[in-house]
Amino acid sequence: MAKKLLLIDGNSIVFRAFFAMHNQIDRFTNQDGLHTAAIYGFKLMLDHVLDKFTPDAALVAFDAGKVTFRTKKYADYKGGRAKTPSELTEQLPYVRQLVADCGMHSYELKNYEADDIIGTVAKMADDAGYETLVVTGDRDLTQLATDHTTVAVTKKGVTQTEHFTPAHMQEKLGVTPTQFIDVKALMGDSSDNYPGVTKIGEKTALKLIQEYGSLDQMYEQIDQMKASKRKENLINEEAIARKCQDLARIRRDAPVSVKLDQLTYKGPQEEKLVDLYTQLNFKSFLSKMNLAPDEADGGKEKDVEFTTLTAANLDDLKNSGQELAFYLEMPEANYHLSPFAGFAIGNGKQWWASRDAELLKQQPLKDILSDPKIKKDTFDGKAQYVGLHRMGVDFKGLNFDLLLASYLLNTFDNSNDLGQVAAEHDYHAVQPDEDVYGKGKKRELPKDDHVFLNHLVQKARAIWNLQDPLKKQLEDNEQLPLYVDIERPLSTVLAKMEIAGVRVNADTLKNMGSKLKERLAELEQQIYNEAGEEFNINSTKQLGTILFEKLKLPVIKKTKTGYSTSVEVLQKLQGQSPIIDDILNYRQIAKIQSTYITGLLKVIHSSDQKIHTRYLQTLTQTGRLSSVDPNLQNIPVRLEEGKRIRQAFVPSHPGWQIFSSDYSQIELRVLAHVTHDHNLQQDFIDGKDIHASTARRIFKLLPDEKVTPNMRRQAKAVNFGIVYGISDYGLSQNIHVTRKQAHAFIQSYFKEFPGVKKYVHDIVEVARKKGYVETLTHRRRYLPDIHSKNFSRRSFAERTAMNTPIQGSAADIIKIAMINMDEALRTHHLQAKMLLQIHDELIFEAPAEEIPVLEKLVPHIMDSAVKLEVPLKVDSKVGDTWYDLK
DNA sequence: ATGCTCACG
DNA sequence: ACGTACGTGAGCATG
Repeated sequence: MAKKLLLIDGNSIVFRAFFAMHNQIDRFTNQDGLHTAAIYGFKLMLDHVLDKFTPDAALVAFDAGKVTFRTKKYADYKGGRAKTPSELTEQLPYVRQLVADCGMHSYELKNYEADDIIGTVAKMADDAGYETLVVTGDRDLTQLATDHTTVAVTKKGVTQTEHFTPAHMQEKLGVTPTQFIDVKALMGDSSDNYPGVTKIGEKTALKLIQEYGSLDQMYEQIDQMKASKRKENLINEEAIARKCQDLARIRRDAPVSVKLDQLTYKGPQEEKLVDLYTQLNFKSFLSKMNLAPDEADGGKEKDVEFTTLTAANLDDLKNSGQELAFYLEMPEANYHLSPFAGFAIGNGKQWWASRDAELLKQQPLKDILSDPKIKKDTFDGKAQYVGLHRMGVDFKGLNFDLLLASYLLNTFDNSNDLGQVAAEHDYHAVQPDEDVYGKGKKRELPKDDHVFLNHLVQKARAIWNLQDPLKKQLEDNEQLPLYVDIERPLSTVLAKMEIAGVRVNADTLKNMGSKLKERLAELEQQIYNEAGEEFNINSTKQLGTILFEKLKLPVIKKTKTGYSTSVEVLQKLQGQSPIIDDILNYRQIAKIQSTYITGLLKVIHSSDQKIHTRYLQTLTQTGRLSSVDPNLQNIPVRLEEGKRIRQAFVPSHPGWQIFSSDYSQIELRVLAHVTHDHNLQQDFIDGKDIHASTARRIFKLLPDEKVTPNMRRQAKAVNFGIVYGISDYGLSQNIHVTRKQAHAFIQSYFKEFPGVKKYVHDIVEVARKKGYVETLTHRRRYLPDIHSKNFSRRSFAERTAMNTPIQGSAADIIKIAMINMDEALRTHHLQAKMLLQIHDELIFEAPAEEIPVLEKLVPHIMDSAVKLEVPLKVDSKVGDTWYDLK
């Protein structure tokens, strides 16, 4: 196999690391006030690339100084650059030290830049038959890509890179690596202070080089170019282009003195690294070294002491204390059905584990788990509750839930894998399941008892050890009440809803299915007739070919892989060919058939004729729930044909009914609350039709003028837009008006609702300053992209800053209502069961005689969940099936 | 695994 | 100029 060489553009990566972590600059200083963020980022990159690439040889190239052959030749080169901040320069010596301690060579060469060293060594490596990876933060280096040299350019942060091969460049830019030099010649590089030809940016430069093949060939044929301002510029500024070409070309023949065989990668020198990390105060890297599974040990977890439980020694647990970490392993994601693989339990001093989950049904284990006075610490308490319930054990005394706590601290830490979550908190003694069990087809629990049980004990220990630091962080964030009073009790409420399940009549679905099957067959034939051939209608690719090539219909929109055939596009084509209506119909019915008929039939449990969904409590970035296996939060309702699916959702006992209550306009009411906007609040206090009164205000209607349905529709879209974090473009797309008109609507809205305008401005400021936004209950969402240089990412973060407190606070409110509702059903001794939550709606089943009670109780619980500056409104419906609610 | 499409709030 | 409405999950085709 070819030898692998790693070449790192040292200065450019350090720069990237420094600026990538710039918003956290104060978090990274050592005892002496030395800034360390760039060193830290550099090391992150190093670990990442060493893990992925595993080189045989490595070299980190650095710039030697300010003076190079380029600056000598062209005085302005890199002129006007801001001075490198001292916070960065002070870190450079440590980076070099780090490189050395990691067992890698570094090199610099007087008069040359790091680029030229890399270009030259990469050429040597190509000639010697190496596979080379260049890592850089500078896109200019993509000109070095060859069949054996790949150039990885950092994209976001320092560990995410884009790999440029000649093929990738051809696909993305349409030029070869060598041609890219000429592209740079035309477009220039403002950061290096060479501007290129006037009025030519990347797009035009690419086009010209694609067309002519090279800079030289373009100038040879320039007379034939049709007259234009651009042609004039090209002719007048040929000297500039030639100069830029010279500057942009990385040298491949620099007088480097190193030989490839001197670059062998030796691997890290642990002792030296420990010293350096100590000096730099890199606790996480240190703890990784001390705790992490030893690579030399085949990646096995460190052994911990534990006792294997059997029926004979169960009594050991009798005096195990008032607080225990407990973890029941269910290897399949769907814990309603997963087998039980084993469990671990312990109190910080002693640990026990077993493969035999049957032991959980026996004393004293059963008593410990169902004793509310003995605190239990675990991971994903909801899953544990459901699993134990399946064994007839009532899980009580939930104290610390590692998964929930981690999610509240940072919504990105939502992995369902304990090892990964622990690693997010710098705890590395437990491996991710993937590393222990394998993945995909090869996934299998370890046959070796010790390996498996040791892993479970490590999980329980991680839970135990992370409790204090995580609770401390929750407290620091003012999130302890959110955890203790909302999310933790909610997990149990959700577990009970999942266990209750919802009865679905399979025969009803099957009957619908056979009717739909006939209609699909008819439509299919009709479409084949109209197309003149048979094809797979479900394939967007084949459908695109038929519509836009064979039938020559106009192309409305393209996706990155071909023609778009979305509803939006098809609707614009309606009337141009009868095939369009048939396709729309086909799509609608096919969706119902596959997702809702066959899809739901597959997940009805044969034991009780019910569907038991799972709510994901730690997934969404806003605090909403989501629902999987199946998703019961997107059962059709908007169109009659789909809505009929709801006829199959029925009560589980004769004489019972389905009952539902939903919040009316909860997000706009939350908006009125958080913005304190007087007009918006007044409209809600007066009980107005909010979209109509918004229309009245933004269209400046006189008291005797009527709101037309179209005005109301547009005002409704504006209201939605405000909640989503408005942009004129988005609004214009939604209501099919020009961007200008949309802009005018927004201006008019802000004038009428100045409180909202102020909020929109202020919340983005808050996000910029703190790095996160919060809901009513201090639920947090971090928005690192708020500082992004990329317009699109930054804009997205800004819209998110506006939307998250609204959507998230609405989620908070219904969660509080659910906890209170669960309690109220108990205290009122009702048989009614809460079954589903659909973001602003709660669905129950209940005996008919309890319906009058629910009609009072549920709205009361829901509208009094929190006290806002505007009233909350709740509407209720009841019926014999979910479809029949009235 | 990824993209497209479409179901919901 | 950039390129978007916010939050989700599932089925299907395709590489």
